[in-house]
Amino acid sequence: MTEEPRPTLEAVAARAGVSRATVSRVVNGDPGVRETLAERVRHAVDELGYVPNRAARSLVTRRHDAVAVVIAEPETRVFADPFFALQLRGISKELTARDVQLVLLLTEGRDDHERVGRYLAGGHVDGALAFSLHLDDPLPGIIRRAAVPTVFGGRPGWPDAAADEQAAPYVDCDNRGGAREAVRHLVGLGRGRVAHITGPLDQTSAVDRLDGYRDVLVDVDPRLIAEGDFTPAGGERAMRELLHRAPELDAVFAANDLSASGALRVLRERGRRVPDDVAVVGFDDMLPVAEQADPPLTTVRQDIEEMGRLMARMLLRGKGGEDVACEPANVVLPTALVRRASA
Amino acid sequence: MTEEPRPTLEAVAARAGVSRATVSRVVNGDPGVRETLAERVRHAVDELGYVPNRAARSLVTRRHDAVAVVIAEPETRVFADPFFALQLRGISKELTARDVQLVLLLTEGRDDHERVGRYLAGGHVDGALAFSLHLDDPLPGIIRRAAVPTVFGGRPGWPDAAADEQAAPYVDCDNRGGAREAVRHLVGLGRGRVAHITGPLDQTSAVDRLDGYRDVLVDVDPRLIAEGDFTPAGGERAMRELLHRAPELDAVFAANDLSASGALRVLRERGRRVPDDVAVVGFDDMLPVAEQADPPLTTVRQDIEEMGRLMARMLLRGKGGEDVACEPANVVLPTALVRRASA
DNA sequence: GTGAAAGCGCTAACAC
DNA sequence: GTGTTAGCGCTTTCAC
Repeated sequence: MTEEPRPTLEAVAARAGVSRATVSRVVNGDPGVRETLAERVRHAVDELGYVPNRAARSLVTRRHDAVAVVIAEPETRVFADPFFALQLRGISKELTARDVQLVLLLTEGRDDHERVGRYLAGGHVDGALAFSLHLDDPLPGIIRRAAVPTVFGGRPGWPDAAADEQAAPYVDCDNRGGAREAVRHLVGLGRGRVAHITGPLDQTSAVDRLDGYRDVLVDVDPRLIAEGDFTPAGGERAMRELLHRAPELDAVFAANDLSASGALRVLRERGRRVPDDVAVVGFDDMLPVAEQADPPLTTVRQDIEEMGRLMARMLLRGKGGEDVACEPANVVLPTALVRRASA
Repeated sequence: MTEEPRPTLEAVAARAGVSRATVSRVVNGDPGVRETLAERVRHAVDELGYVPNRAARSLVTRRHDAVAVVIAEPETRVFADPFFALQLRGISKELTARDVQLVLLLTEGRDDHERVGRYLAGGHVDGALAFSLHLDDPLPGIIRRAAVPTVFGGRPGWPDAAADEQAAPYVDCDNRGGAREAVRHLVGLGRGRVAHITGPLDQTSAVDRLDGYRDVLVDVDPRLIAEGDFTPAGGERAMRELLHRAPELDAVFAANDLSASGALRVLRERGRRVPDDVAVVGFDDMLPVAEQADPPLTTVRQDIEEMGRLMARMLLRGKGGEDVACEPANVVLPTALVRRASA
C-alpha cells in the first residue's frame, strides 16, 4: 500500500543543475524563468517521470485541488436514476479539465450526515458540490455549517434559498417555466382537461413543476392532479387514479419521463390512443426513456450534464483563469420543449 | 477557497499541557499513553475541534487513506445502469467504515486513459478499484503499468486474467454458473427450444453467460442465439430476430433483466403468452426491473453491492485490522436463481 | 511513558 | 532571473 521512492523536486533540480525553486517555478508555470533553463527542467522532469507530491504542496499552499461531491441517498431509486450519473459526468469533466480531484461522499442515514459534516469542516477539500433532494434534508444545513464553499444542485428546500445565494448558490433548471411550456403546449393543442402526475412533493423540482402547471391552469379541478414519485410504477399508479377520478381527461403532463412511461403503459392497457385520445408530455428528455417510449415522448428537455459542469465551474470560479470574475449567483438553466409523437 | 486557521497538533498539545508527540499518539490510538493524559488530550481535541491535517500526515506516512475508483465510460449506457450505482455504494460503505476517501475517476476517450495512468502512477492514492468493461479496453493495461495495488470489478478481458491474480485480482459473480442454472431450470421445465439473447460480446460477463448457456445446450442450433446489448431496445431487437428465425422456440434466457424486459414486450406484442408459450429467465435480479416486469421475471440474482464491498475489502486487506491476512485471490461470488412468474 | 528534534516534499518570501 | 531559506502540520526515532 506504499509506493516506490518517487523522484522529488530535489532530484529534478539536481538533474537539471538548478535549484528546487526554479524547478518549482517551471512546474507551476511561473513565466519568470529563462526559456533555456525551463526547457532543461522540463527535460529532467520527463526523464525522471517526476510527478509533484500533492500532499506536500497542499501543506504549504493550503489548497487541495479537490472538491467533494455529496450525494445523499435516502432511497435507492436516487442512484438508479440516470440523472445523477449525467450530472456526475458533467462535474467530472469540468474538474478534470482543471486538474481538480473529485472526492465522492455517499451518505446513508443520520450518522453519515455528521460524518460528512466533519469531513467538510476538516478542510480536506476546497469546496463541495451537493445535491439537495428533499425539503427536510438535514444535509444542506450541515454543509452550510461546515463553512466550506458549496454549490447546490437543484434548489435547496429551505425557505429563503433564493435569497441565500451568497452563502451557497444553486444550479437548477427552470422547472416551473418548463412545466408552463408543457402545459401551454397541451392547451394549445386544444386539450381542455389536462391532468398532472406530480413527482414526490418533498422535492423542490416536483413542487416547482406542479407550480408551473398551476400557473397555466389556475383553479384547476383537483381531481386532475395525482401524486407520483418519478418512477414508472408511480406513474402507472397515478394514471390509474386519474383515469378513475377523471375519465374524461384528454391530456397528461407527467413530472418526468419515467412516470410518463408508466402512464403510457396504463393508457395503452386501457385502450386510450396516444395522442389521439390522450396527449402526453413528460419532463427531462431522458433519451433512452423518451425516445424508446411508445409513442416517442414529447417532453421538456433539460441539460443535466451542463448543470453539473456549471456547478463545478461556479465552485471553482476564480480558479483556472479565464473565468470572468463574478459574484456568486444562482443559475437557472432554460428548458426546451421537444416535440415527438405523444403530444 | 482557503480555510480559516484551524487548530493544529501544537495547539492541542499546548491546551492539554503535553507535547505534540503525545497528542499524536492519542489521536492515532497508540496504547502507550497514560490514561489520565490521554483523557486530557481527548478533551483538548474536542474543545478545539481539532481535525488532523491529512496532507501533513500523508507527507510523512506516505499513505493517503484514499483509493481511486476508475470507471471507463465508453458508452453512456454504462452509467445509466443501476449496476455501477450499486457497486459504488458497496465500495463507498466499505471505504467509509475504514475512513478511506473515494476519489472518482471517470474516463472519456483515449487521452483520458493516459491521464488516469499518470494520476495513479503519481502515487496520490493507496490503490485503485477499476471496472473493466470491454475486452479491448486499454485501461486495465495502463492501470497495471501504474503499479498501484488494484482490484478489478468483473473479470478483465486479457487472456490470462485468472492466472494473474497476484498482480491484480478481480471480483466477479459466477456468470457462467448462473447461466447454466438458468438454462437448466428452463430445460427442467420441459422446454426443448431454449433461445439466448446475449449481452454485448466484447464484455466478459456476456461471454461467460453465453458459455454457461452452451455448457448446458451443447451443439445448440445457432439460430437460437441472438446478440443483444444489455438494453431493453437490444432485447426487443434480438427477440424479434429470434421469433423470425426460430418461431417454434419455447423459452428464452436473456443475458440480463433489461434485455429480458424488452423481450417480454415483444412477446406480448406478438401474442405469445409468458410463461405458457414462452418461458423467460433474466439475469441480475435488478429489483425495479425484474419485479415490475409483466409477468414478474424469474432471474439469476447476483449481489452487486456485495461485490463492491468485497472489492474494497480486498484492496485494503491488511488495513483496518480484523481481516485475516490472506493472499490476493480472485473472488467469484455465487448466484442464485430467483423464481417468479415468467418461468 | 513522555518529550525533543528531525525531517516528509513542497512553495513563497526574500536575497542576490 | 535564480538561489537560499524558512516553514506548512504531522509522525517517528531516540533520549530521557
